[in-house]
Amino acid sequence: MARATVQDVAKTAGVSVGTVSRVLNGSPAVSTASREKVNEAIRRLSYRPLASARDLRRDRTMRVLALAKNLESLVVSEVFRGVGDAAADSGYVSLIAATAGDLEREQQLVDMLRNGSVDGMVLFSPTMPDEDVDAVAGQLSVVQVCEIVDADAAFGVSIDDRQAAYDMTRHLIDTGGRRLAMIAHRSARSGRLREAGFRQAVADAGLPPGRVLSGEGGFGFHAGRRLARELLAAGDLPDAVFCGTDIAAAGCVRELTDAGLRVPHDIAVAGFDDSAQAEMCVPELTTVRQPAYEMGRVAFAELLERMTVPGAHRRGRVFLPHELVVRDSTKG
Amino acid sequence: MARATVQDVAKTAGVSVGTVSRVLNGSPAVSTASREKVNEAIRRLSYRPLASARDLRRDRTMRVLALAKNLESLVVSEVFRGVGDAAADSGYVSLIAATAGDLEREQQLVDMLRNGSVDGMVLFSPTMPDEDVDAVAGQLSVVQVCEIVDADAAFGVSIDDRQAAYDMTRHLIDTGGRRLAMIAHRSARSGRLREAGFRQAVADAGLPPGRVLSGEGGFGFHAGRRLARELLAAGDLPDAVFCGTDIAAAGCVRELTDAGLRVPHDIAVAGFDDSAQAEMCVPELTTVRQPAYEMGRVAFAELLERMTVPGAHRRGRVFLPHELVVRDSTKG
DNA sequence: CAGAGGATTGGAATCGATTCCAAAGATCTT
DNA sequence: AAGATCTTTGGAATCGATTCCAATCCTCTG
Repeated sequence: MARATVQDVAKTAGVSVGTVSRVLNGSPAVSTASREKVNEAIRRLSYRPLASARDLRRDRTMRVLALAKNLESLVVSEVFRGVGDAAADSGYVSLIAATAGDLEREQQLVDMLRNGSVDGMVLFSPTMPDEDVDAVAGQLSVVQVCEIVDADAAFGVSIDDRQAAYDMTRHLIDTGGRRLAMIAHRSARSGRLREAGFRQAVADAGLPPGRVLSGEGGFGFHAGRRLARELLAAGDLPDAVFCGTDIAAAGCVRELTDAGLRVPHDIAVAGFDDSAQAEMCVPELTTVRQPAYEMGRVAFAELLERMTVPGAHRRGRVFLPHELVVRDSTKG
Repeated sequence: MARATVQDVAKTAGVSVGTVSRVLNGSPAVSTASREKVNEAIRRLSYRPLASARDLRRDRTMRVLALAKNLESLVVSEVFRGVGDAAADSGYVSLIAATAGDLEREQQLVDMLRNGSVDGMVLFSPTMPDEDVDAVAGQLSVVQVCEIVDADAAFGVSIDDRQAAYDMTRHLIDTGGRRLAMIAHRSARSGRLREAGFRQAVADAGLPPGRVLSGEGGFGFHAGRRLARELLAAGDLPDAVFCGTDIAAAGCVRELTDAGLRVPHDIAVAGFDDSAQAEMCVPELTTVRQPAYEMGRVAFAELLERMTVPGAHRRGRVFLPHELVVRDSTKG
């Protein structure tokens, strides 16, 4: 029993293929009688229009692809949930793919946009060089989110990482921090921006520039621990540490606690992202919340515009507001 | 500048469309001269074969879809990483979609299999009723993973959750546990199996049946805390608690610790899944590791067989070996 | 050097759904 | 009741890549 086609449905229903197609697409130019016959035939044959044939004729797929290196982070999955919901509201399906930081895999997925497998793409953390992002975004419907490349043609949605880090550093200073340090992730764009915000805030407060430790290759719990250990080993302990992510902050807190220090009494620690881990840490982490879900929704809205109004390629970026979440790891 | 077609390439290269297509598909029946002319034309026009046209003609897409409720869990993302890698090895692209437990969304995504948007599907935790899974799996290329529905036609890859829970419970008993309790998640299939394994192990050891608390609606950190609080409130404290997931175990440990109990000295706690949180917890969690990546690879291998050998619809399920990871939250 | 056999090529048919155009049918007007 | 208008319908053309068949071009063999 091969797949039924529009021809089969037409024959079964005793009408022409044109009429079947009109029923499928909700055209009003069909009599009630025909519509019912067609629907009955569709049911009997359990017919589904073949996607590739439809896409070919219509020249669009109603699918978008969201790309990230990996998916286990709460920010990524919330952003993509936002994209997915917004897409669904507009009749699109949003698919997700993880590149694992593999350039070749990423190229292959971007090719899905070039070859019309999907109509648009949301780019979370591209591995390819900036100029490639620019080239792709110049021709195709692409919107960046969170980890945004500086590209002329590209458009992106994110928080102001620099300002958010500035604000958090300011909070550390306002609550008594004088010797600040940062555990940064320079390998990520957002990490570099957060570092810049940290440095600026320290400088603006007239404090001596704090030590900045950067995790090379990985920035997880263990990196946080290792860098905290370095901090301890270096002596001249800071009284506040700003970590580029909550996971690293959790590692940092753990290492400091194991060394007998009390957080925040002896040393304050702040994270970033308001991950699930922020609440699971002891003490619970002060952190910066990104409106991840909303960012996803906004990203899709922009993407939709690019997909449907091909001329309207807005450039630049949109910043959504971040929020300081003060918990127990810093002095309230 | 509209998209170039195979016709344009043929014209530019001064050959026929047949030859262009042969070059595109690596057919040996092309002279070196023609091949070079075609490749040159492809480069000049930056031509990409349109996916929908190709898919229509070939009657397959070389794409598979992996479905789960949500993606932030390490198990899901590792499974899907395995699927993705195995797919790439066979020239397939694997896409991911999250249903958020929304039945309508899930139906829409399953429709992508029915309408030929993808060639196969990996189902992690279906929301639809078992008989629907059965119906879909009976006709289409579907493989289940981890959260496996009992369906005649369906095929699935998982660990033996029941046995794994049995083994972990046995470990709790072997290390001195006599009054056992479980924090379970009955809303998930795997949760029910783990509960059954727990009960069996307790019974086999001749111990009194332990108290089992089940989290309704959500089974995260907070649910773990709440259920641990219930345990405390009930008095007659157990000396070992088996939690259905690491996240719940982390919540449980936190609540017990806050109540002044020492883990594992006063009460042992075990988790399940070997999530990232298992190592971040204080004390680090004893847990069960699932070979998630490998499960993804095996799932794709099975899927490939279903996609390419349509007759060979293997039923039943494959169990992959689990592993007890003993850390500090139980008495070594 | 004729002819067999192989290598290469061109081009039409095909996949299945949509859409446009012309025609047929229905309804209304006067 | 004829003509005008509106509704509904059938069917061919179309989207772009692949593939099969027949035709052409080589290269050897004897």
